Amino acid sequence: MDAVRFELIKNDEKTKASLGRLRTPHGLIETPVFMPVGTQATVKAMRPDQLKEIGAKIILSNTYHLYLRPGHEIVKAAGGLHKFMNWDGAILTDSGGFQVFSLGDLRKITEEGVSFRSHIDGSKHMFTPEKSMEVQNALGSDIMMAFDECPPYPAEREYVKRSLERTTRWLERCVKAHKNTEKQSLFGIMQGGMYKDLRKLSASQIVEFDLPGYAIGGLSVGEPKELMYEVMDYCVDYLPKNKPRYLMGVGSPDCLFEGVERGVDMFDCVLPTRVARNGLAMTSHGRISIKNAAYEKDFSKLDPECDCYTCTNYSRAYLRHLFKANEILSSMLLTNHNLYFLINLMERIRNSIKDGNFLELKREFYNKYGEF
RNA sequence: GUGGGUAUAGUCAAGUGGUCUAAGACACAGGAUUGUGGCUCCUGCAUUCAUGGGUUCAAAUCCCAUUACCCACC
Repeated sequence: MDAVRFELIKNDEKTKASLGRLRTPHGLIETPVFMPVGTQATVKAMRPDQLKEIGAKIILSNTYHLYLRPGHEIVKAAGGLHKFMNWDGAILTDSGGFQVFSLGDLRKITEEGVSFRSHIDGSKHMFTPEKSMEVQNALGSDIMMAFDECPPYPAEREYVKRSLERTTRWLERCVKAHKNTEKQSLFGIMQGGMYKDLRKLSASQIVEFDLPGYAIGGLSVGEPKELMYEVMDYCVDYLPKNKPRYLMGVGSPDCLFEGVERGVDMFDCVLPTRVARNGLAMTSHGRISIKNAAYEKDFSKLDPECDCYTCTNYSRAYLRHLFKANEILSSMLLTNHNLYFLINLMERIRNSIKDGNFLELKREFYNKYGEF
C-alpha cells in the first residue's frame, strides 16, 4: 500500500482539468493544489500556524539545503522534518536534482551521480540516487521526489535524450534504495526538454515503475510561455490519469490556470514568496509593486477583494512604508497575502471545476488580472 | 570685531590646471524574479562643481570680490 494515494473525483467536461484527493500520512489534500516552498525547513517569513490559517495543506522542502545545513542526521535526530519545523501538514521534498541545474558550473554529472560544491562553504559533495533517498528518508517527507537531471534550455536533442535515459536509470535506483515505503511515497520525474517524442519516451519509461505520482520536470527553465504551455499539454497526456500529475516549479497565476486546464494536479513555486520579499503583491486586479511612489499616500486595501490578514488590517501606504524602511513585517505581510492569494485562487479553481464553470472563471480572471 | 578654514547631486563625499559632458556610497525613481545561493540583481539619477569677475590654449582645480557656514580669540 502506498503511503500517498490519489483519488480522481471529477473530470471537467470542456477541458482536461480534474478534481482529486490526495491522501497522505499528514492529511487529505484536495487537488489541484498549490504548494508553498519552504526550502530550509521554513516557508520564509511565515509561521506554520499562519500557513495553516491561510489554508496550506502541503509544503515543499529541499533535500539539498537540509543535507548541507543543518544536516539530515540532525533533522532525523530531531524526530523528522515535520517535528523539527513544527508542521503537521504534508511535506514534499525535492530530491536535490534541480540543484544540478541551478548550481551551474559547480556541478559534474556522471552515471553514478552528481558531484558539486556546497554554496555555503565550498566543500565537495556527491549526490547519487541512493544518497538522495537516504536523505529524504531521514527527513521523513510524505512525498519524496526521484533524483533527476534537469537539462537547461535550450539543450541539444542528443544531450536531452541521454540525460532523460540516465534519469530513468536513476529512478530505478531510487525505487530500490527507498526504505520507507509505508510512510513515504516516491514520485518519478519526466524529462525530455522541449522534444515531444522524448517526453513520450521519458513518460513511457517512468510509468513502468507504477509509482503513486509523477512530475513533469524541466519546464519553466527560461523557455517562452507559449512553448511551455504547448509542451505541458502533451506531457500531461503521457501520464496516467489515475495518478497525481505534478508540474514542478510553476506558479504564476496565469500558469496555474493554464496548467489546471491541461490536467495538472499539483504545483509548487517560489514566486509568491520570493516576489513578496521584493515588494510585489499579486492582487485580483493584477500585480502591484508596493514600493512605487504611487502608493505613498494610498490608504486603501492592498487588494480590495481579498480578506486575508494583511488586506483586512493594513493600507498600501503602510505596506510601502514597511518595505521602504526595510522592516521584517513587510516580508511577513506580503508573503502572507501572496500565498493566501494563490491558495484561495486554487480553491476557487476547484470550486469552478466542481460547478462546471472553470473556463468562465479563467476568462474572468484573465480579464481582471492579465498575465503575471 | 580679528584671525583661520570650508563651500561639488536629496545626503556623505572623491577629485588640487588638461583622459571631468565630475568616482563611489546612501537616498530617490523604475524594472526583474517560476522544483529559492535573494534585505538579491539590473537600469536611471550633476553639460556641472556657492555667486560674480579675472588669469590661462585649457579652471571644480590658480587669483580677486561677495555670500553662507564652521573653529579660535576678543
